[in-house]
Amino acid sequence: MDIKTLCLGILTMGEASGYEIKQVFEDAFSHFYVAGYGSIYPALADLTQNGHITVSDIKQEKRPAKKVYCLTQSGRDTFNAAITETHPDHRVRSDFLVLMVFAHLLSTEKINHIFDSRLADIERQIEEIESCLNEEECKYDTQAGLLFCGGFGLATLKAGRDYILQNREKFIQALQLQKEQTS
Amino acid sequence: MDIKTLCLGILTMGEASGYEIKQVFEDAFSHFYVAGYGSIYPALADLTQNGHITVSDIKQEKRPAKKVYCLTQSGRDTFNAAITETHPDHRVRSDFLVLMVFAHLLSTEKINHIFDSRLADIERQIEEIESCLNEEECKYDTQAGLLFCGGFGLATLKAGRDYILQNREKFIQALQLQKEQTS
DNA sequence: CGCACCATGTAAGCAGTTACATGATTCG
DNA sequence: CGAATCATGTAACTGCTTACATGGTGCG
Repeated sequence: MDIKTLCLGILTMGEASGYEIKQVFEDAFSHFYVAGYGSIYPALADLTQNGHITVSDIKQEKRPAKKVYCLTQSGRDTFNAAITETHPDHRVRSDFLVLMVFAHLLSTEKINHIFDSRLADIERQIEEIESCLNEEECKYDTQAGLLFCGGFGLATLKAGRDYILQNREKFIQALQLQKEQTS
Repeated sequence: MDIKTLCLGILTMGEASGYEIKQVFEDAFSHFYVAGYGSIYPALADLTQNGHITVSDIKQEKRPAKKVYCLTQSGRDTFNAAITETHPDHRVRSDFLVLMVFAHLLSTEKINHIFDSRLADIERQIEEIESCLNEEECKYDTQAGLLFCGGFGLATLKAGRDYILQNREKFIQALQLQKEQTS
């Protein structure tokens, strides 16, 4: 699913500016979809051109003006078609695991640093999700879908964290054994 | 980490053809890195041009000829530099979770179909990893790194599967409640 | 006044996908 | 002889990242 479709989806939850859409990616979607301004703004421009959304310039007090986007019927139809056709893929792309495959080429210090770094990232993501689920101001926290996704994220992140915690020492010892046998 | 670097990494485990490298991606790396011929062959051509690997045409009996690639010192150095500099990212990109966010726009049948489809994919991946870990012919199965990655994959995949199994009914009921409240 | 946050965009470039194109060999 | 597997590639395209560029507003 591409970012244009995702923008349509976010706009089904209510009108929003590009900046606000970015925040949804950063908060609610952060653990399963990444998007920056460089993809969002062009996507919104394109969707506007194609009549899937409309824009209105909104002047704000105490803040710079913003462009608020609103879904049209065409956009709603397009999004509904997209989600009924999309295969439920779930892809992982992990430099962390790549590094683990080639860990025998790294020093023990480096490996420990990688583990610590990964664990810190996981904890950050867990906190992100938990704060999003607890936040009262979060206008989406009553939506079953986001609760489900948050729970899924927590379950898999914690499983990964626990696996690392339970296996890192064993792994480092196995690597040292491997090195001794080679030499 | 890009595919060129990954190809260098795979070649540190021994010389191989493009076709064989693809098999490594499909077997050992399948749950954390995806690569097709369309990226592998150009990558190998590029690495050859830059002197990171060398090629030799090998004529085989009972099979078509192949091009076997072999790491040079320059390639080895480049790979070692790459893995000491790479941050251990672990990215998820999940159309499945996107569909769950917008599940209230889908029929119950469709949602059940999505769950079944995702569960089937997870089981397939679990079997893939388990067969790879048990396979006696697998020349990598003594490597601690691949064992660690296999275990990590199994732990997270099973956590995701169990979460789905434990929450799908509850989730579908919550969606129906949400629909009734809206109407 | 400087920093942080709000806010919007463009342009170059890269990495990877998809589709296309070809052909050898084996086995039933 | 057809299907499966082994084997290698190209070319067009897409989708996204990165870097750049700009400016308003609020607060300490």
